[in-house]
Amino acid sequence: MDKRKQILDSALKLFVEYGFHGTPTSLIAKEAGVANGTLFHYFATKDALVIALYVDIKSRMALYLSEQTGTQKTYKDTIREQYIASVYWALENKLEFRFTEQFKTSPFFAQIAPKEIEESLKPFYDMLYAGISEKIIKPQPVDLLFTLISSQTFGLNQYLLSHQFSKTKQHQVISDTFEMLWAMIT
Amino acid sequence: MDKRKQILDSALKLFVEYGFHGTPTSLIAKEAGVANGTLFHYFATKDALVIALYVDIKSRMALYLSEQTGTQKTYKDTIREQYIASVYWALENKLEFRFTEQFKTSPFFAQIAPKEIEESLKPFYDMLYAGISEKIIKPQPVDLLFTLISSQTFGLNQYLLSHQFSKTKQHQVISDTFEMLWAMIT
DNA sequence: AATTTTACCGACTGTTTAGTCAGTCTGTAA
DNA sequence: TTACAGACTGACTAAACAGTCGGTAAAATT
Repeated sequence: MDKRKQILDSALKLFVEYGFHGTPTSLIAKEAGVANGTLFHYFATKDALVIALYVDIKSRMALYLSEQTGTQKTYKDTIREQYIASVYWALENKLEFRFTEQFKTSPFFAQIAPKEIEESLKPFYDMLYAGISEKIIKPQPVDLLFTLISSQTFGLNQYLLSHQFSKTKQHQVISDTFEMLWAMIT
Repeated sequence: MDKRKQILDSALKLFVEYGFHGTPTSLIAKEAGVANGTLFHYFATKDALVIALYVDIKSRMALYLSEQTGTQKTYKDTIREQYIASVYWALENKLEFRFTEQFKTSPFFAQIAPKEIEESLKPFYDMLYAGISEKIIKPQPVDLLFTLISSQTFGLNQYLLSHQFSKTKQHQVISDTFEMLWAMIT
């Protein structure tokens, strides 16, 4: 019954299927079961809708990650937990993953304030700093380390999404690749 | 004077700046210094232009990589050479890199025959197979290994493109990350 | 030299699209 | 019971767009 949400849901589905500009606002409204004007009641422009959708997805992802993250015994366990959580998020939210993938490489991404991005990355960076000072992690710039780690999870997500594995096999791949990642950064 | 090429060049530049659908064909023609109709003389539809551009870039990249690749002494040297060549290609062809990045995550990509993709990957896969049988590379599925390697170069490209490093520093980062990659896959 | 094919032009069009607007309906609070 | 606000509608419009077409001129083929 929440029309705003229905609009976002339909937009997500259609954007992934047809791309941002391949999807007319009229189709989004129709699919969401609302009038054309309603869409513009909630979102000033189509661009604003695209950006709102990205922000919404990012915050839901952040929530998921914070929920999944307990306090682990060792440093390695903490990193592993983060790694696994972010991979599972993508597996459980395929459309959302595909959308962010598309969004990040699009010109829209330039409209997201770099400050906000930095902000959301800080906890991660801090964790890496800690690992470096404890001489667990290789002494490389944290933003480089972060790029390498996130591009690895990114690639793994693409791999898992394009194959159909059993839960067991899937988990196997995830832990194998984590060990490989660990070998890379330590 | 080659109008087809001029159209492709302008399309590349504009697509990266405004996105596929954010760029009208009229603007591409104008920027290329040709008439509107000429664009449709060379490319039946706008979609055909997008795809032709992707194919063109891919073949130029393949050419570059084959030119850069000599026969190296050791297996590790061969892999390193490939790694370095593909990173430099992106650095020397930023627009092209950005475009393929955008293309691959777009719904257009579905129109590229999977058979052709497989074809172009085969030499790489064979090289990895060889590494596994010689017990140099970890015994993991080659498509997984390939995904991990290419997502790493991908991430590194993004990193290098978003920082301005001196040639020396740049090379430093590239060889450091190669060693990290090597640690991951062996 | 005659004929056909190809490269190229740019004005034009039918359609699609983002966004508007005048107004209805529902809840709520004075 | 009236007054107001905000959600919601869908017909509408102005602009933008992909693609067409009738035509010219040069190149290639006969």
